[in-house]
Amino acid sequence: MSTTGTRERLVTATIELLRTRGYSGTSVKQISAAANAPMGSLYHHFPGGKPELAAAALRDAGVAYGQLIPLLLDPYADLREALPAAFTTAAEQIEQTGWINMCPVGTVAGEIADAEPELRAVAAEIIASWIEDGTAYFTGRGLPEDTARELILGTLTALEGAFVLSRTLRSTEPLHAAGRAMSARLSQLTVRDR
Amino acid sequence: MSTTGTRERLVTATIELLRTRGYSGTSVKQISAAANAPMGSLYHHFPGGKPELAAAALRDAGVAYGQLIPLLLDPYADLREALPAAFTTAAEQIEQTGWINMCPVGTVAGEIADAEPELRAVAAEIIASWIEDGTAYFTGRGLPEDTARELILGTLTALEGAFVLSRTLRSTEPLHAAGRAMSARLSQLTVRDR
DNA sequence: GTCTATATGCTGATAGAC
DNA sequence: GTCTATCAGCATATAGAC
Repeated sequence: MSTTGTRERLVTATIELLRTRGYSGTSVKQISAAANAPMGSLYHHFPGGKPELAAAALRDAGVAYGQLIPLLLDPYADLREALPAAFTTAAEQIEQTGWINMCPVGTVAGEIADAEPELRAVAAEIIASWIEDGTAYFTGRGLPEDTARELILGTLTALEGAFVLSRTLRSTEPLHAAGRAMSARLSQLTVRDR
Repeated sequence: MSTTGTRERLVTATIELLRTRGYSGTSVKQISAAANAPMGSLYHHFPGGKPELAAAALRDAGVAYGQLIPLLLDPYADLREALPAAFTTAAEQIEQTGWINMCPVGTVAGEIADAEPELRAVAAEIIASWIEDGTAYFTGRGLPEDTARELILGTLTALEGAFVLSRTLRSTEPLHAAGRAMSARLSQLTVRDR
């Protein structure tokens, strides 16, 4: 019975706009229009205005995005197979959606790192939780703790970088190359562990 | 005897502002103030306004940044040593400069990929030239063409992604992990070639 | 080429009726 | 909780004297 609430629509619309236009490139009017919510409602639900709304949107998107990691990797018994497959899925996704980023966190983080300290801190929290959860996931799949952390760091780094390059070049080549690189990294790490 | 021209000062100031505030986050007034040039001069030198000036700034910064690759890697006879050393240098740089990105291209590219088609095309040109020049460089250092291209793609991807993560987290850890990952990739690629 | 003054529209945010 | 009307300030861009 859950009719979509105004607050929820505002957050969803903000996520969408942040993914495509970034933080400075998105106006509160655009958000209120996209969410079909008047200005007054926006400032009722988010008295802190644009920064507070953007923080809520980043947190929501960050949680959803973090859950993708186990979702994409679970189907494969061998991680060496799972990693490049995940990058391939990401490449198909971004091409099919017209080269729009799946997640606003990387886009916004790069843009506001020096200009909006509070939002930067929110993005840092989100990324730190990805690292923590990813380390736990890889540990659960049999890797030692420090190997697991090294691997999730490399994977997140390669993924964010490849999104920027693929989006800009309008080519899946960087995402595929990143997937192969992380597969190589994993092989080397696991050989060492034996 | 070259006194700094107005046009040059405008481009330099724009590079600096794009690195820290991004494209949408930078106003032409900020630029004209930082360059000590009045509005009229800005529109005299760049009749196309903000987009034209930003394109010129990205191109200039892109060329300078591309020249860093040979500069950082030449000192090392072994590429396996050179790659992680270059990432370490980047990590020291970004920490010492207060976590400011060295290059505006990645930051701006992520932010405007969907909103500013002309600028996106400029960023794509720059990245494509990095890939081309990087491939030529690695080929010159003895790698086969496709190995060289795979390596520069992975390196640029890891570098851009690691900058975003390190800048946001205020930690050099992602840059160091990325350097180790690319070193592993190179080892695997060169072993295969033998 | 340089500079000031200004036009026009959009920004984030608020007041107050409903 | 919702919505309209409106604010003051800043955005990009231009006109025209020097």
